[in-house]
Amino acid sequence: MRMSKLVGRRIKEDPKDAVTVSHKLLIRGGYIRPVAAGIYSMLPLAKRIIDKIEGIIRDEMNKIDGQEVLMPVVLPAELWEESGRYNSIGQELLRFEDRGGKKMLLAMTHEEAVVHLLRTEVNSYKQLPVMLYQIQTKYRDEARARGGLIRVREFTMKDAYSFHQTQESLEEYYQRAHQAYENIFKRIGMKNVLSIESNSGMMGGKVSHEFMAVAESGEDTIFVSPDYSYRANREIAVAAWKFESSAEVELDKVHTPGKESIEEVADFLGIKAENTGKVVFYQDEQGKLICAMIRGDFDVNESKLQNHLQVAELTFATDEAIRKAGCEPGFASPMAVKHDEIRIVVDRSVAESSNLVVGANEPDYHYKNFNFARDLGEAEIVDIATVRNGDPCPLTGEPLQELRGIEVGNIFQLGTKYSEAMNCTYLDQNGKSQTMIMGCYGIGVGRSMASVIEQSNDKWGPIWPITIAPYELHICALNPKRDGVGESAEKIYAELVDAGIEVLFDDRGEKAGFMFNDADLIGIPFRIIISPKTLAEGMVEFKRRGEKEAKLIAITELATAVNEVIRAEYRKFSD
RNA sequence: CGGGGUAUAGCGCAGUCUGGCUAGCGCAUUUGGUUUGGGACCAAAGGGUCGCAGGUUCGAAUCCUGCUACCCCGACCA
Repeated sequence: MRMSKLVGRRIKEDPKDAVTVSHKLLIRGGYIRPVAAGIYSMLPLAKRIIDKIEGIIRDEMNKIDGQEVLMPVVLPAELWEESGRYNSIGQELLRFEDRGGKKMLLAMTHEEAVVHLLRTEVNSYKQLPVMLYQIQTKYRDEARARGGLIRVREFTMKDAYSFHQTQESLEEYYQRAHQAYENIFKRIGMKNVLSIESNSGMMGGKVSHEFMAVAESGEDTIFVSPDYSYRANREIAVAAWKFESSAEVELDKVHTPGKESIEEVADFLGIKAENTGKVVFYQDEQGKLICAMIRGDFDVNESKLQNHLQVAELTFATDEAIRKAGCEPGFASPMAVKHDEIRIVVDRSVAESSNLVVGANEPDYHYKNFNFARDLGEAEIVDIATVRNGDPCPLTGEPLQELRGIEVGNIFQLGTKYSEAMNCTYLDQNGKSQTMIMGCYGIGVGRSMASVIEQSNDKWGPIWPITIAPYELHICALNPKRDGVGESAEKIYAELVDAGIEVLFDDRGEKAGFMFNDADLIGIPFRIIISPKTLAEGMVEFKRRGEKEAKLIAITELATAVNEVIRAEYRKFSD
């Protein structure tokens, strides 16, 4: 490919609103262009990268016996009504009507569609287990797209679905899928990706893992132990907290004028936040109040609480609703909460501590020396605490480290949630109808590309791993009008293309600095510089992206030498 | 959905407060010339519904009202 014809201009300045490195570089390098919020066009360079990522994914999916299919983006609502998700999913599901008034939707995931397909095509235990996958467009009407390709509304995803007779078969396959994912991320050159325990959320099912590309710009918070033996999303992360109790002291009402927050109260009374307890009120989707109590130095982990309560939605209760329940916002006391009307969930940090300062349920007053067993007694004791940086690891006891991650893939053991609701059955060895057990496995393709940049760049641009680089080699012809440089460059270009190398040839005759800067933004791992300086001796310069030192190679040996280096580079990413 | 911000040439911005002649600057683009190892220089040229609609005014990019789009923080997120 000639640079003079390549569509996608490079831009000198950072785009005004971009925050993440990948967003800036994808725009500046001419890889992507925004069309609407969270909706992008892919230009030739990005398209080539994406094709390569997809090729690697395809290869690994095929290796674990996947069969590629292609399902529609537009689905009839009735399919999603069958699974119940048409109504249970919020506005991120884009619903619309066709001209006949039939309810349709843009698929954000394909469990329903794949079950629809499979339940008529697979009816016998002899056909199981089976895995279908596709690489296809998804649409999610995100409330807020952000970070370039990190969070978008329309994107390409590889989604795979496996079907099994038994849980054991699912678990065995899940392990294979896990390994395939590790292979994929290694092969696309993602340097730092962790599989972590995650929250299963709306997908249903119990066991799930997220593959997190560790990056500052990540939207998820994850916790890892120093040896990485423990890795979990903050949504479900636990820690080996130890709580200390001491001899119980009598309740004592104290005046705390205007001190509402934990910091204010603790400051005022000259105690630490860990000697206080706080009460947080939530409402579920029906508006029912839930009272969560936790030690003052912790935050309630809403995912944990939600999982425990088995509710789809939790919001903070309004002051009005809290007052209606007979409590005083800011000074709420768990003792005033009516047990029979309001569900009380108490974190272990409160249940196992003693003599805490809590609200007295009237303005400007708190109680000292609250003791859970004595003063509240009956409540559900659950871990609803959010892990903090440095909290002790549940496995090793070492301090947990907080990291940010971009979720580039996930794998779920779905169980029978969809197959049961949608009657996806097969006949077993005894001729009896059985429900299939499912797993599902996703990878965000564009997000993976952005994540590779996040982990592999310098101030000049991305540094693509050879496995997904848009081209393998970048040729810069300096001063092409001089001393036959142009002619030699053309010859070398043709020869290297003939040798099977993917070459991007900068034939524009720009100034050296200009070309080098463009080349850096394109981030191809290897570069050849043809110039009058070395051409006289029959040599060209060869260098790796990001390195200062160039090596001289004789033109006569160029194709062989370059091919050798490139093949060696590929081997670094194979398993 | 809540909070904040922005909208003027392909990109980045000035001009708006305090209304006034032909709406500017840098980059990019085209042409000619000089250059050529990390974003060159000179000269010329093309490119604008000043986000949209309405209003005030002799006169609106500028003031007023409404709307829309985009970005950031939060909520949400298989």
